[in-house]
Amino acid sequence: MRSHLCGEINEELEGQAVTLCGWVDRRRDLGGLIFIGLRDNAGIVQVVVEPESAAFADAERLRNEYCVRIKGKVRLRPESQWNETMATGKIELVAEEVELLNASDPLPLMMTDDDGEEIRLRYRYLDLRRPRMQHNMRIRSKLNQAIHKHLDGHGFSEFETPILTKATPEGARDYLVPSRVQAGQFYALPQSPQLFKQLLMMAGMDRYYQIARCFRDEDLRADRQPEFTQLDMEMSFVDESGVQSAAENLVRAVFRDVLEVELSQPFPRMTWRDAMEKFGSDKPDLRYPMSLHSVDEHVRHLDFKVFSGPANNDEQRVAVLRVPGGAQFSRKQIDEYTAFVARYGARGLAWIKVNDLDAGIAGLQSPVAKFLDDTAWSGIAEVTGVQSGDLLFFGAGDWLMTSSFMGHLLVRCGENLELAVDGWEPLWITDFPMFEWDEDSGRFMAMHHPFTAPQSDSADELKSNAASALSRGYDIVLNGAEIGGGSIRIHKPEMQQAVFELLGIGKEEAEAKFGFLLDALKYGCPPHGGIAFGLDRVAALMAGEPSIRDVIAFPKTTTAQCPLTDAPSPIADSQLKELHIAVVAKTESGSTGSGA
RNA sequence: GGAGUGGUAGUUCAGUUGGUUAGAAUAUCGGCCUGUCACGCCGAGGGUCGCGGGUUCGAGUCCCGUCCACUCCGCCA
Repeated sequence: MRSHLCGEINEELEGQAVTLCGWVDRRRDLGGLIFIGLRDNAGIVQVVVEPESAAFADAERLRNEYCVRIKGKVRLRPESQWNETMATGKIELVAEEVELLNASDPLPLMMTDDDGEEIRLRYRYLDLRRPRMQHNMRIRSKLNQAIHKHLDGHGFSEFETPILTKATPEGARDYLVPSRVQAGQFYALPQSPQLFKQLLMMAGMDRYYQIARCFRDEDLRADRQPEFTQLDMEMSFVDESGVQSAAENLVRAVFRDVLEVELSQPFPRMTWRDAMEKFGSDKPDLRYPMSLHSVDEHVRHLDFKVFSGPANNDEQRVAVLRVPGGAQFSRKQIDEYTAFVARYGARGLAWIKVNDLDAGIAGLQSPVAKFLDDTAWSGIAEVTGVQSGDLLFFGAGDWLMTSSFMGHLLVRCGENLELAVDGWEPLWITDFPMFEWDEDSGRFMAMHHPFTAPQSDSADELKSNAASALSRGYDIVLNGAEIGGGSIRIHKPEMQQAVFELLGIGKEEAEAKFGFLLDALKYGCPPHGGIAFGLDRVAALMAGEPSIRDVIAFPKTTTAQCPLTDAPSPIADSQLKELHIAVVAKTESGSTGSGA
């Protein structure tokens, strides 16, 4: 029925009859003519209805956002009408027939970037009509297509895995689904297809991928939704380099197809330890030409305990960030940075303004300058490469916490001073610690997940150095965002058993929760590994959006609600009864609270 | 669980030290304009000031609670 999209109408079609369907973007009557801006997902075309036209009576009834079909002839607009600000191009459609397909109430939002988040989600189907959202959703579609095209061409097969599956003790909170048939029992929605893809390797499926929806019942962020989409991949008979090169090739192909961007080859690699040391982050944003500097050896001898204490402690550090041009910061700005790092546990932030580098300590402006001596300062100045007009921020204390808050500070300063260079900076982070010690529960937690292989050769070796053991995991980072992570998996039952033990998962519990996996490992499981990408984040980066909400058609709010459908919502008592569920608490609005 | 910012016409916002009838822009409706495109001009209608309580002669404004939106910490193997 529809022969053209608005965006397809061009000068080559001059004189031809076409049919367009779309929405009335605006209507203006002037000079006895009716002008209609007709919009579809591909663009806007100006339609002219002349007074003697048979379409005139119908056109007079049109209002904004009415859905119409218009038949007419393409005409080049008179050159005298061309100007810089034309929104609809140099082509117009002279209407011969206007068919009103559906009327529209006045819109409840402005349909601009100024609309608030809540109203946009409440009327998401209107928000999505906007060119920006049309663009974002189509980027996402192209991304999916590029992935299928590349992986299908490289020996990968797509397999589906269950959505109704088994609750796991580790990891995020599960979304649970009650079983009607098995009273009092629950399925969990998958946090990721992790175990199923490993089982597929054991099943000889060799190269697997899936664009999989995953569910985690944790608090939301701009880059975290309760349901999100992973590109999940797994390969047999590979090591780290096998997975990484497959993943890199995919990312390069996808950026080429979708954005016509050529990424570096190979992607640079950095160990987790180096990333934390130099950038204070496990996802460094290499677009910022800044890094952290360790000055422990230069401040070790000082009387100033704030510096000398951490400098002489192996588990602590003194880290410096050089802010180019930062000497201009006002006291108020510095206070804001101090408050900013306090969010990450920093108890203070020392600073030095370098007004005149050549003047030595006399050229410094700082509350801590009086604690420095010439040896310390010349060492600091050399390591940081500081120039007159710069500012140095000092963080001191626990190695991980200090690195981390200084890393956040680096990004914040880089953002505020707009120091980021244009472009795409992919990066692999490798050699993660195997475990993190958790003070609250007094036990190790898996840094990646419990199925990640250690670099240790044997279970005994791992047990003997668990606190310092490194894993065979890797993350892929793009412009400071973690877009994917994976690992070589454990493929031997005794190693898997050892990791469970170190994580405090007893034999019995391991058997109950993961017995099927331990069983499967016994039957000649091939070495295997893989990676999973957060596709929402990739799409958001590609679309230039700061929040993944803007690349998800129907996202949820920070309280995990959907303003459009009003989910979640209470259910009928009869339905609860059928599911063998009694709700303990109800909120004022009647929606179900906790308890089952 | 915690911190911050915000909630006032359909929408986006302004609203001073608490003080008469709560404003603007835009959208809507009506009128004008002989090629408009962020058109322009004139006019009209449109408000439980998120909700509940308190202080006060008087609350959009101050206090307490609560809900919602967003950002962040915790959390997210």
